[in-house]
Amino acid sequence: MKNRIKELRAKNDLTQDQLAEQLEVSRQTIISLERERYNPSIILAFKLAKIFNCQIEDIFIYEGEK
Amino acid sequence: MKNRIKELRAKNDLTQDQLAEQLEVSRQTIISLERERYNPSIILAFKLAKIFNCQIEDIFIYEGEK
DNA sequence: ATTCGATGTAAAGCGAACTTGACTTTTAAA
DNA sequence: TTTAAAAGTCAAGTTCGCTTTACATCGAAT
Repeated sequence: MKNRIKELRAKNDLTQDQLAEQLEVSRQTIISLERERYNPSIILAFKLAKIFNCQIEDIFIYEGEK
Repeated sequence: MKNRIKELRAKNDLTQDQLAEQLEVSRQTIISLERERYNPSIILAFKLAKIFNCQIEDIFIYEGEK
């Protein structure tokens, strides 16, 4: 699953640390998500959408890859 | 996290078994989701949205509950 | 009253999501 | 050219999404 987290985080002028804090997750989680090492829980996806003020579908691109 | 899976499944005339098969998950997973015993992975959420032909946000209602 | 499809419960197990901590590399500014 | 913030790696541990199996309940036919 591809995502635009790094791009959106930059657009919102946030460091990984700041985003992690807002999401109440560890910085490792942000790093791993940006590197697409794993897929987030739906709760994290909702939190991200809220922070970036958009839809989950605007952040994550599902291509039926599994 | 609340969801409308049971409702949407009924509207689409599907049994838990049939939905599980389409999603490639076990029937237990459907039961547990409908009973809101846990939250799905983002991948399952995308698959559900595809089957029900709607947005993830139309199926799952996030109220910041965590 | 019996049967059967659909729904439900319980419990053990596995792998993925996420944490924590310690350390390294990159980048940019002083 | 040192320094420091930001980004990254590695590894071990915990929690939770999901599976599997086996059994129970309910409703609606027959």
